[in-house]
Amino acid sequence: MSNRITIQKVAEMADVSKATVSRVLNEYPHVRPEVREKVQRIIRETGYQPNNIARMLASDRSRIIGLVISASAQMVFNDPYFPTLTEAISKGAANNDLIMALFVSYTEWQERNTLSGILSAGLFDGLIITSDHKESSFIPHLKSADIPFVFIGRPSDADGIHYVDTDNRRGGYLATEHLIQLGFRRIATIASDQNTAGDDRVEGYRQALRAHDWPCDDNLVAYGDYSLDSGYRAMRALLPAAPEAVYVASDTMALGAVRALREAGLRVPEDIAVVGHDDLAPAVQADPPLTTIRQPIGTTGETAVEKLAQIISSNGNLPIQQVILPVELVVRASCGAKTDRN
Amino acid sequence: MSNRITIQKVAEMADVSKATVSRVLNEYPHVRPEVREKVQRIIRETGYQPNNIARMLASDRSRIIGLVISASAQMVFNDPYFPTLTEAISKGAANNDLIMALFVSYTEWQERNTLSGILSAGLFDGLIITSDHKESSFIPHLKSADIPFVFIGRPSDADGIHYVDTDNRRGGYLATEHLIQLGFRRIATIASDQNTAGDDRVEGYRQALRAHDWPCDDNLVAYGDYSLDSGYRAMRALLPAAPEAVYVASDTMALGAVRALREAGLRVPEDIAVVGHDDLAPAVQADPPLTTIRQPIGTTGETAVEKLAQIISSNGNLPIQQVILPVELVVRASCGAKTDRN
DNA sequence: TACTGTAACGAAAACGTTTTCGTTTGTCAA
DNA sequence: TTGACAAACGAAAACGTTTTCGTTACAGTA
Repeated sequence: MSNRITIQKVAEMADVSKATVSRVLNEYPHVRPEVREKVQRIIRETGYQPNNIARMLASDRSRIIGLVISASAQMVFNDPYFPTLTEAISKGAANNDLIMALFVSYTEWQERNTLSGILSAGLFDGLIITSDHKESSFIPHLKSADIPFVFIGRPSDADGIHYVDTDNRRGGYLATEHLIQLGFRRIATIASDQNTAGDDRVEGYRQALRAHDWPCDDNLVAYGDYSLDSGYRAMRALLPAAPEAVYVASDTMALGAVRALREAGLRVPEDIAVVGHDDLAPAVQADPPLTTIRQPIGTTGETAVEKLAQIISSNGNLPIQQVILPVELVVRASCGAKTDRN
Repeated sequence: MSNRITIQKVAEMADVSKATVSRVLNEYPHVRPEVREKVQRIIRETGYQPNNIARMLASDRSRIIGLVISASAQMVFNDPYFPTLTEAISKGAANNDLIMALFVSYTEWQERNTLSGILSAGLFDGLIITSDHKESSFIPHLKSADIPFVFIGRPSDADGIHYVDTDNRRGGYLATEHLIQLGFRRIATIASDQNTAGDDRVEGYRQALRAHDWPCDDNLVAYGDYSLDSGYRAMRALLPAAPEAVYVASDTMALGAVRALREAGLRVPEDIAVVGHDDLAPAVQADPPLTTIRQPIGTTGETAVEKLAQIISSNGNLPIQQVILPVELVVRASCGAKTDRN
């Protein structure tokens, strides 16, 4: 490492000062074209690479962002949602010339520790926070740390907070309305009250029912935690209510629900229709392929990175960014839309 | 940022020099207990947090490692393998007090660019490299960059390279031998020649056949690229050869194979037995649940981090570490072991 | 007593940039 | 010709640590 070439040597070789080399490096003005080219030539010839850490120290910018994922599930990455999102954010970071560091935590205690570690490190230019639960008690913590951050998914108290979310309420509405249009009456839902996404989806479900002046039967609402097992259990709990159709607030839970139905001797969609939410790979590959609400996970991640990049470069005086991305209904076999039922 | 407290201020307040504060911070000896405690008290009271970047510059250590994932698939994270691995490495990094930065690339061109970007950044203490293809033309590149790195999965030319792998050959052997013991004769395989893992697995398959003095019928070998679709296509290509059983070198491909079989009107395991490889979540959730070879992905990731940490702290004079982790056969329904066939 | 060795510090260098603040040079208008 | 102004640089400060090196004080030994 010691024989690594520094800006000082480049400066000497080019017969200029370090400041000038720095100006060339950062494409600043006030450098004569000839000098600029000469410096660039020396840089090329010597293969000089600026020391990033020294740069960070001097400029007080690291170009590193942190992605904080916290979920209650044992294995966060079992559900393809977070991996897909992570991949998109990684891609977005690369596009914005940022480096992405990943932090995964499982318990609330761990989450708190991770976060305070990140904050005290003082290493990151900004954070992207994804949480599968509403409890975001560390938001004041974040704010006082004076570090730019954007949430993915609306936190329960979103006042003055940058976030990128998808239109979950409309998703729930579209799914339910679609089932209504197919002629089903007893429409159940498997929801989740873990995060605002879950709240919004079930709210959309209720909204659709209300639009038709139908009552919301509490016996037709069950809750899960986004895991396959919880979907399975919730569906079993719903069976006594004899629903004709069910809107499940996540594909993974929907797969669990389908299994429960099959075990109960019910065919999908002949005996009961199922609509999921997310449109992840397993939804397409499922048997039957899942009718579902597609949310643009990739766009969500990329948008979050771009917003964060803007916030960072604007030195924090950017108006609060709250983006809600559209969702769409994807009709496949599990709702029976293409069977004789309609 | 400007009113942030520095080591200088702490030193003044404690009536010592910066050097002494640094010694306390890093738990070095040669500091009197009273002085040590006084400094620690001031640190507590002021809430002083050392500036990490300044630390990195002075100590030439960043405690940041890079995880480089490159795969040919469009969406690397569609297959749960990489997410699971990523999660484990992230956890391992946290345990070793390291920060993990994630880089995902899809094309070979992108991979090359990403890597040279990483190397020239000079920011990372070490790298963990995962590649789903054999072509590791950048190994010399890595070596000349003089940065510690460990591969996950044995590269095709592994001489003098640290890596952590699972016992793929034994996996192929165990799966095939199990099918043989169940009484099957025409045993096919869906392999992959994309990486050494694929080579090893099919080699294990051949080894099992040879152990029984059976010939290796080329008509019973098809190749895929680890994607579900490729498994589907490979299975269709195998159908004319009328296999009684098939060992598929990845669970994801196995799910594709099962679909192809079902479409052809064949029942699993009654008409044809299937054994997969990986033991990822979808294998358990599949219908029928997949008999498969379990490879310890979590341990793989954690071991890789630990090895890397050792290499870093040993300043590179650690003997070459080449770890091969054991695999095991997990018997479920898809091989028919629990049916009337045995 | 004189010498040796080590614990316990402080001063200053080192890490490699960016940024600030001069100074010089040249151009243009008054 | 003079003054104002900007372009084009260089010198040095600044960023906040770690590390090296030197000095002092004191214990132990001959």
